[in-house]
Amino acid sequence: MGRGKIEIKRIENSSNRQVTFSKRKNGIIKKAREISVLCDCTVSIIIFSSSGKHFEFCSPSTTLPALLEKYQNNSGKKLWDAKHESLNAEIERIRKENDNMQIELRHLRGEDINSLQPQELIAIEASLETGVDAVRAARMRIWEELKKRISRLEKEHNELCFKWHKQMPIDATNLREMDLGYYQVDREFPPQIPMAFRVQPSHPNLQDN
Amino acid sequence: MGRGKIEIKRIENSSNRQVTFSKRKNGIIKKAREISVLCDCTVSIIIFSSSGKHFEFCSPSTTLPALLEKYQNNSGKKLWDAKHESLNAEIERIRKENDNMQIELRHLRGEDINSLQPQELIAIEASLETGVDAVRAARMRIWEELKKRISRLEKEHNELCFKWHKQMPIDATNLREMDLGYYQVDREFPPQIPMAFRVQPSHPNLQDN
DNA sequence: AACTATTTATAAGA
DNA sequence: TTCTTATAAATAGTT
Repeated sequence: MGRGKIEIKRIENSSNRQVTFSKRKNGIIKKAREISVLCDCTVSIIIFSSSGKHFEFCSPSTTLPALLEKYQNNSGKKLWDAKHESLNAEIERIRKENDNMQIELRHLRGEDINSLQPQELIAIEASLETGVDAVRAARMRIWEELKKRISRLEKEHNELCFKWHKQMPIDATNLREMDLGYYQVDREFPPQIPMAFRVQPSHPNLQDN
Repeated sequence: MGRGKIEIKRIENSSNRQVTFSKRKNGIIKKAREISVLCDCTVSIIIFSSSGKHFEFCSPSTTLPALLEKYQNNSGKKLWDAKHESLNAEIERIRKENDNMQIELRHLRGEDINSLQPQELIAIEASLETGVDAVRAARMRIWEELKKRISRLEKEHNELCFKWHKQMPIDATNLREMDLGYYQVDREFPPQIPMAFRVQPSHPNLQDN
């Protein structure tokens, strides 16, 4: 329709194509609006121009998601279920991982172990012992570090006392009695920590040698 | 266009409406096909008739899911992400749970503990000790059970030997030498298990008393 | 489902 | 892009 008949094939002239696109797009959307009113039906149109711009029409009686949902149910075709399924699979996978870790954690806490085979118990015990060793070693390192700090501070303190007050240096034993006041100098290791180390039972290798 | 001009409002006559729907639907789809060829663009149309039947057109250069995906990305509108968001949130939640357990497991294995505070190390050590105690107790129970089985079978064996072969009963010490052959009678505790118990070092409370 | 009088869409030009 | 206009195409009402 127009001044001349045209063949239905790609319009090679770019600006002609652009003009025709604009006109016909408007025409289609007008038709869509008309049919939806005249015939009480629901229409959705999405158009992407060759330059990537999108245009759409959707009957005012619905929304695109609702219409697509209905389409999917009605046609049995999958619009986005593929994605949906991959997400579900991912959830499934992580949940399984989760459950396994949950079980492992329980076992390491000594829970739910009555149905285990001796081999499994042995493996768990070995893992626990490795863990205990590592944790004790870590605590030992912290303790040693703390001792070094204390002795360094003792030394500094004594030097200061001697220089400024012409007093005799106090010895380490006396210094340790000053616990609270002393540790307030350096809050990185709050007062309760050294106490906890001392009262912890059944760790002979943590006793101050 | 036609014999008379019509007003764009719902056609009340049902069969007229039906006919008009059919004609105009074909018209729109023809136009869609034409514009997609002429202008090298992508078009998707979904129409639901008032009776609920669906009709569709999609440019042959694409598929409906692909086009919708592109539309969603391009427009920023959500077609089905609402559904996906809840799944994504679930994944996020489980992953977090997962990470926490992963960290806890590492700590219980003595890994990644160098940055922990002494209080945390103490808590981990306590948990490990509880675990070790429980696992050892469980192994002890199994071992006791095994001993009971052995002595019951010893007794039965001796009785049978005495009854059927008029031989003297063999004693428990000899029986234990028969390890492999003996344990094959009952596969619940395969042969290597009692051996493992015996060679396991540094567990004095598991020695056979 | 055809027909056809008319309306509508639109190609080309400005 | 928009307007114009000749003409092609769509379609309302009819058969």
